Amino acid sequence: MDIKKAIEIISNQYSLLTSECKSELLNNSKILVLEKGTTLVREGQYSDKTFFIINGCARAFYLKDGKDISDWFAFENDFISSINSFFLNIPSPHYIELLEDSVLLEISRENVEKLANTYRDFERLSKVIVIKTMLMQQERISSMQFHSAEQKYENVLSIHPNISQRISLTHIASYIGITLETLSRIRKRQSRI
Amino acid sequence: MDIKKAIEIISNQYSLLTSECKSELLNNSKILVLEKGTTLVREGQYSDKTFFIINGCARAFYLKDGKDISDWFAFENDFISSINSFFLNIPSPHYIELLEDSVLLEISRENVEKLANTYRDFERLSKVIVIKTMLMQQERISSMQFHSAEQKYENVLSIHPNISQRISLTHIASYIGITLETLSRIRKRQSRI
DNA sequence: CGAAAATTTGATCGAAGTCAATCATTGTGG
DNA sequence: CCACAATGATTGACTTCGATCAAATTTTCG
Repeated sequence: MDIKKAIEIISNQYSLLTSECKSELLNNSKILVLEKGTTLVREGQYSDKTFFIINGCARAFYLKDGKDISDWFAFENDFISSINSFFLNIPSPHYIELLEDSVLLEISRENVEKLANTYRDFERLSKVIVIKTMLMQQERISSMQFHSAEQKYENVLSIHPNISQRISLTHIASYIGITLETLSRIRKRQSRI
Repeated sequence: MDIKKAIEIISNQYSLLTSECKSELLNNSKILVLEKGTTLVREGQYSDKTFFIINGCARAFYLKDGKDISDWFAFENDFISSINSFFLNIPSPHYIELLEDSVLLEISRENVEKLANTYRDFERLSKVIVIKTMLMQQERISSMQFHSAEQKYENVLSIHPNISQRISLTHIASYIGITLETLSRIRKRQSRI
């Protein structure tokens, strides 16, 4: 199966692992083949899992005054989890759902900790993932400060060039903090040029 | 000096350190006593230092089209650094300056790495700091999505109740992504109630 | 005390939100 | 496999919040 390939990608893309560590990671993770629409995490639920996306995509979202607001998209070779629940062991404010049929690697916090305590390079890997996430959020914060709706849309496009082929405009709009209608008008304006 | 007390606070507030590790941290960090207005990091500069604030406060900001935009405030017992430069070893997009006369603990990346490689609990500490930062940014992102200027101001106040006693309204306004004038009007409205 | 910086106040304008209706696409069950 | 819901996207009319520009006032500090 491509689980080995997935672990190879994690090692290369985030932080190199020894082959012993790679095979231990293999033993401590679970492969999931799930349909589009599956809910991985529900609001209020304790979730001690993190998911690596081998194939497909997922989003995290939360409800604010009943409105669905997307907070995070994850595609092939990305990790996604309810970071609040995973790291603080509190009920998740987020839902996480699959936007396509997907193949995932699931790793529990318990196993992450076990591996991190045993293998220096796994400890390092888990740190690198957190650092990368932090830096992406940093980027996202400044791309939201003092930018017009159009600039924010172009910013997402520069990070995920073909996001609109995979994610509905509704979700993209809430992700960048504008209404669906405004996004639709921006796209119309752009296509005219 | 209160440097020992500072290290005690770090240990208690972030992640517990053994006494051996604490004294090694002491040997590998430097105390700085600096005046208000001092620039710790300049845009474009490589900065491989992180600063723990024993006393005083600092802010990180960047220039967007010549406008000064605050990105981060740090007070007593907070860390501050140019995270891009520190973690990616790239030129800093930020300036960091002191907003008050301050006492700081300065630690270099080199020493952080050395200590993290030697002491498990220091490795853990550095991970905890990054995780906390990531979670704070997460919080900040959602407090910026779909909130009115007034809600954003109240959000900052709920995290830093007396921020307006220490930080100028100009800086607070840019931090939450609104203009100084709007913030002034919000405060007037609130004081009437 | 006086200059510079910070804040307040006012008037005006525009970007984007809201509400509402229509159009397009997708997917499901008969 | 088609029909028709259900969901997603577009378009329009209107409104509002907050930006901008400009000036006055207050505070800070050498």
